[in-house]
Amino acid sequence: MSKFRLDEVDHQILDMLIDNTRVPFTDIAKKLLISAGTVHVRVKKMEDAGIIMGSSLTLDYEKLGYSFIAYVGVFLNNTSQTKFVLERINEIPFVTVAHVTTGKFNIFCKIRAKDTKHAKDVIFMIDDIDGVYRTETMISLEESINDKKRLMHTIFKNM
Amino acid sequence: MSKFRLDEVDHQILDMLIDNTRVPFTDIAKKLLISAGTVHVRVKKMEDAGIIMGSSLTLDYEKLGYSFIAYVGVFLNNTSQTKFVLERINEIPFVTVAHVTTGKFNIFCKIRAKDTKHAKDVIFMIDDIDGVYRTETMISLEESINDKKRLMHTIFKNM
DNA sequence: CAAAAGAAACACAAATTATCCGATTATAAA
DNA sequence: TTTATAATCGGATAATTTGTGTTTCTTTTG
Repeated sequence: MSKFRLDEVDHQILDMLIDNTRVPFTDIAKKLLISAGTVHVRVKKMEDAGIIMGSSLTLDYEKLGYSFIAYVGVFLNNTSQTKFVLERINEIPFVTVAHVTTGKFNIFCKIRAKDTKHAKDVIFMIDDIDGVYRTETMISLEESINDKKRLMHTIFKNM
Repeated sequence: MSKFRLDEVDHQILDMLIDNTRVPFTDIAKKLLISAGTVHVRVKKMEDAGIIMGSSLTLDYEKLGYSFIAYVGVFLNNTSQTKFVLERINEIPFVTVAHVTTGKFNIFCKIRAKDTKHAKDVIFMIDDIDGVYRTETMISLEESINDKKRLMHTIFKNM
């Protein structure tokens, strides 16, 4: 909404928190040579501005038994069914990401499953949704880059 | 590595922390009717086991000026170039995710850019990498499901 | 340019929270 | 049952966050 410009200090605070949300404000303060109170105020400001939307854990899904990742492109019979199909897709817990896209597919999603058999079940669930014409699956052999957050916002300054 | 079985309490702790990593252990303890010390040792145990890999902020990239998301499929001249190309791709800050995939593309990645012009620049950067034959872009019109973490691990129990 | 107003940072205090540890209870093995 | 092992508790202590008044810096305005 309102123009909210982050300065160098804000960026560095974000960097440290993106790396580990539980790093004490006192540590951030020490590193940036400011007071812990200032860190507190700035973080609060970024939260209020909606720039920091929340925080979450990074879990090892392999260890949790989910080592299978695939991307599934969805073709619809008709674009008007997009909303309905998305709602059904959202009910499938193993679909972790979904986009409405231009190009080849109407909807494009990412699934995370235990194994190929489980993935097949999930894909069939998507296929079975009313309005889905067919799907096309791409299996991930390796998740090489995961979620490059730090670089994303840092470079913001230059580019 | 070692068999590590999460029980109901672990799951509920994870649920609360996935939702907000800064929720006090004392709050978790109160809600689950256990002591704060127990929460502490259980979280530590999950960290040591590598199930909790870390924590990160969720930022509003729209507010930060990055409202453009696209998926880019990459065709290579030769599969043997995969590693090299991935390294080059990793150097582009706006590529936030990359997978080696089966099917149509050799590499599949997600980019986040400021606008179409900026996205074009990023895609051209990928195109210009040695060994990249051509790319195919899918533009996201809407990020409908973002990163459904809670459901993922909760359902683990049943399915 | 100087004065005044507004915003940001600081230092410190108070409140909250994490962490540690011995005692106790629960669970599993012999 | 007895013993060994692991988990939990509860409270003491250390660390951290959060609020407050004051000071410093910036910006605006006359």
